[in-house]
Amino acid sequence: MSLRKKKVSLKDIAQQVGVSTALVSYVLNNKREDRISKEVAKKIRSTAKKMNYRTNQIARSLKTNKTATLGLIVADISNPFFSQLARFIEDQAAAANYTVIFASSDENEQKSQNLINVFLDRQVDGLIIAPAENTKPQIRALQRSATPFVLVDRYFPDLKCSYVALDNFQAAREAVRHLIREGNRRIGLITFKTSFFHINERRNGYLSALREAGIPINKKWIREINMADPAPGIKKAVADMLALPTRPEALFFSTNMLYIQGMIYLRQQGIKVPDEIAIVSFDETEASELFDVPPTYIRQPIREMGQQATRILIENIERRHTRQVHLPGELIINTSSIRR
Amino acid sequence: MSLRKKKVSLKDIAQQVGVSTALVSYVLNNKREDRISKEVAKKIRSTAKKMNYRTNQIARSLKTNKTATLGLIVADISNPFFSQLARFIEDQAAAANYTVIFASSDENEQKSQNLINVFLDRQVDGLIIAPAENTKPQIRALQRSATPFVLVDRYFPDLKCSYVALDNFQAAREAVRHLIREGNRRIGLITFKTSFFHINERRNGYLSALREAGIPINKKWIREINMADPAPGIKKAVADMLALPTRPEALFFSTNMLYIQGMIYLRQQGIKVPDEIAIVSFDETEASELFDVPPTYIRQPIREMGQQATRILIENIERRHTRQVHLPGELIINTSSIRR
DNA sequence: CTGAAAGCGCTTACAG
DNA sequence: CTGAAAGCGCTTACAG
Repeated sequence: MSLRKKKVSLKDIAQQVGVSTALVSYVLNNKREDRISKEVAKKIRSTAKKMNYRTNQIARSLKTNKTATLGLIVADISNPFFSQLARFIEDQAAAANYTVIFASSDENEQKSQNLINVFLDRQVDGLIIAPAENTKPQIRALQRSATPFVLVDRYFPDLKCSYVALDNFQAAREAVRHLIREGNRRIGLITFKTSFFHINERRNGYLSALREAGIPINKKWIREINMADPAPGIKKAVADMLALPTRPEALFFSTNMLYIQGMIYLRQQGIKVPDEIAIVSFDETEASELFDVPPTYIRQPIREMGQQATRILIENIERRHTRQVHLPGELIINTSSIRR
Repeated sequence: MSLRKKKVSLKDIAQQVGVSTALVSYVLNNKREDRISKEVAKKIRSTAKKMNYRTNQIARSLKTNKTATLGLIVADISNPFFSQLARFIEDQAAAANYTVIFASSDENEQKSQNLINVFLDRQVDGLIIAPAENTKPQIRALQRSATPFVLVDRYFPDLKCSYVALDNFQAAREAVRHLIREGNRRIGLITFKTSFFHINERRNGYLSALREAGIPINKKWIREINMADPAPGIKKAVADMLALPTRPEALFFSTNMLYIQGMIYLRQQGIKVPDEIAIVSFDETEASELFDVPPTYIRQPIREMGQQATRILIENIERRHTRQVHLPGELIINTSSIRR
């Protein structure tokens, strides 16, 4: 039966040593070092250690108005993209003595607003947010608050705030250009039906690559999946395209999730990739070296994204300014898009 | 240029309405409801809303000595096992109005101690820890502190504290029994060289399954990989076993990481799984339906682990008691272990 | 029904 | 070199 010990406070040390709490505070925070007698300082330090003193950050925060805490809101922390991002943010934050609180919005507007409120109530020094769909008003409201923030992964192009995001247009265009270079002209797109700017930029990149190659756009080769319940939609989209009289020779999936579901269906149907249909996808999948057909995909610079977002946020906390960063994607070429 | 607005406090509302801060506090916290005039309460609520009041949790925490915050320390939040665990913990915590702080120990003793200190300084109400190797003294010290905690995934069998963990012995024995039922008698084990109890329980399960089937233990079929730099060790271990005059017909990998690295090597060498060698592994891998050879593996009940750990911790915060939970693993049978 | 007052554990401008 | 004192924004036992 462990008994709850009362924690020792500055006052306890002050009493023990016979000085004021002020002096103890100064010594333990290494302030006014030159103006405090060595002996007293030494005595304070040693009894603090002996009494196992640990400063109460809550009390300090109340006084200093700083919590050394960053709030991170993503769609879902268990999504590998976001958990990797979280790790880089954690490390970068820790290097500057910040701790990270996290929460998942599940792409839900209501939940997102709620999480922002909870984090503001906790007086986080700043927020890193991968904003959910339709949360522009929430972000706009944040701009009017005192709390610095930076968006990651997604942003709203008409909102003048800090963000770090992939250049999705460029990345998608690169992916489709690659398919064209490999001799494909009938190229399908499977994407989400969404108002997300970053997703629609991927479609724009696709369209741009086709246009510059003089390939006419075929609406039947573009399918937009409902985000609410994607699995059946993906299956149907792929099936429909395969059933077309002139079916695509290649397919570009605009997200990793669409790609995985699509590939599972293609495999079930016994369609040979890349021989019958070439594939390019988005984002890395764990252990894809072990895939039947290792994928060609756009790799996002997650490390840079996390590090820069954190660095910019911490700069923001010290002095306000906005910074907008577009990071390039990298096309990783693999079996799924190369016919021999 | 957004200007930092001063946040509105209870005092501001009190002044505005012309009552004491005490009364405002009571109304906003729905206390003494019966003993406060309806009109005043209404007035307070409406001006609080009008002034956009949000309670400062830091100030409240200082007074109440509760932060409604749980600290989560895992080896690496970007590891899918831990990020999924984190998600279930987050949801369970949120349901009880707790927020989660997280950090990664990188299996590093020093870092682990540091994180525990940081979280205690922040006055977390409780801790959920997947303890790193050799951190038993740290956990023992925690027991003597005032802060409740529960271990997850790993634990120290001689420490009487709360934990939620897989029954690793049973799970591993099940895996190896399956290989034996499939007709394998020469079964190798690739595991880590470690003092981790949970990992060594997996070895014990392996040994037990062999013993009960009357299969003699062959030390050459058991390889322990150095955790510090596993990749080359795994490669060599697999290569060595394959080169043996009587080589194993089946291989049990005691962790997912060992399995992935091992499989990559087997694939490079053109070894056919399961025909030349059957494989069973630990933990789910993302999108393993797309693997050349979908794996047979032990699935851990991550959801239950996260939920129970959180529930037990929150119970602990309210009234002390220890609870120790062993969860069963489930064998998911797939191509990698079934020869036709 | 309502309020004055103390206090949580710190930090820091000010005075000596 | 050192300390008394105010105050951060809340909560709550107590008094009326």
